[in-house]
Amino acid sequence: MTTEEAARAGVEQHEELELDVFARLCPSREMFAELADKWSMLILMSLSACGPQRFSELQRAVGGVSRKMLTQSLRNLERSGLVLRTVFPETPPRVVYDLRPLGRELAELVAPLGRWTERRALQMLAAREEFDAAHAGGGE
Amino acid sequence: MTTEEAARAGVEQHEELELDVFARLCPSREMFAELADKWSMLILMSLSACGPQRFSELQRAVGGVSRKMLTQSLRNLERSGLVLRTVFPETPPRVVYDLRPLGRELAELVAPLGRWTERRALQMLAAREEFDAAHAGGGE
DNA sequence: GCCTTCGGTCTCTAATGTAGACCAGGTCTC
DNA sequence: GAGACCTGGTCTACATTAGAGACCGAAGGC
Repeated sequence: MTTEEAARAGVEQHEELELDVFARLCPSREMFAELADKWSMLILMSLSACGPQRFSELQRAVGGVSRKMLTQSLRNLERSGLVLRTVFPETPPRVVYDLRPLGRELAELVAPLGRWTERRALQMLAAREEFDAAHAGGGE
Repeated sequence: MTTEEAARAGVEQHEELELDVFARLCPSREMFAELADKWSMLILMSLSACGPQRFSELQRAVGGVSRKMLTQSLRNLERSGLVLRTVFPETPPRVVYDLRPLGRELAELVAPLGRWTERRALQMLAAREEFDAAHAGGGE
């Protein structure tokens, strides 16, 4: 086996291991950067929790999201195969978004994150106040 | 403030601290917005995977992070009680960051997200190319 | 006619992220 | 002993991006 062949075999064997979210130029990092975003995550959580929803329903569900960011995040999720966009040619137009299998998979990992944050929010808030107080007292 | 938001805020005040990441005004949403960020998540993942690390080690581990963002994210994590910052008064200075119990808890939820992204990155990339091709063809 | 609905897009401005210089202050080299 | 490191930041410009709100087209109601 030549060095070349060995290298190729190695690449095939460790194909998954080559992807590294910590590496700046890795495709998986690019994907991670898009998914590790509050709007994308909240959208996935909403679709996971409430099922298929229209654009305006999502906007209501995800409090504070602008139409622009909602559109942008949904496009990204759709483009990456996580979300399915269905247009009904009616007037006024009706567009329904739903999770695809890949998106459902991710949503099941993201949902616990939201629940954890709700559970621990007060604790973190308390820690902040303590930190700020200690810092203000120590700084003066 | 819309009527809807006011109603939601009211509910939050009267019901035993109903925290909701979907509500724009909720403290848990504020926390979520800070944690649902690529740098914060990568930092947590690195500390979880490699143990306590110095500032410069973290900067090397989390590829592409600027000193500014690393400092900012670490400060937030520290302030919220997720990360412990220890300064050793040597020269050159040595500062070590480590997970606190709360941060370790969160890191265990975040790590699977990174692994999932690495596992599915190629699939998502393929979906993108398909989407882009279909869109270019359909758009013309 | 004029207004409303829906799912966007466009524009303008405010905020945020990035790159890179700078800093203290002690050690190491020459 | 002058200079060139080293660390863990901060500060300053610049580029990118998020947010607010106007606009849009086609159908339907008043």
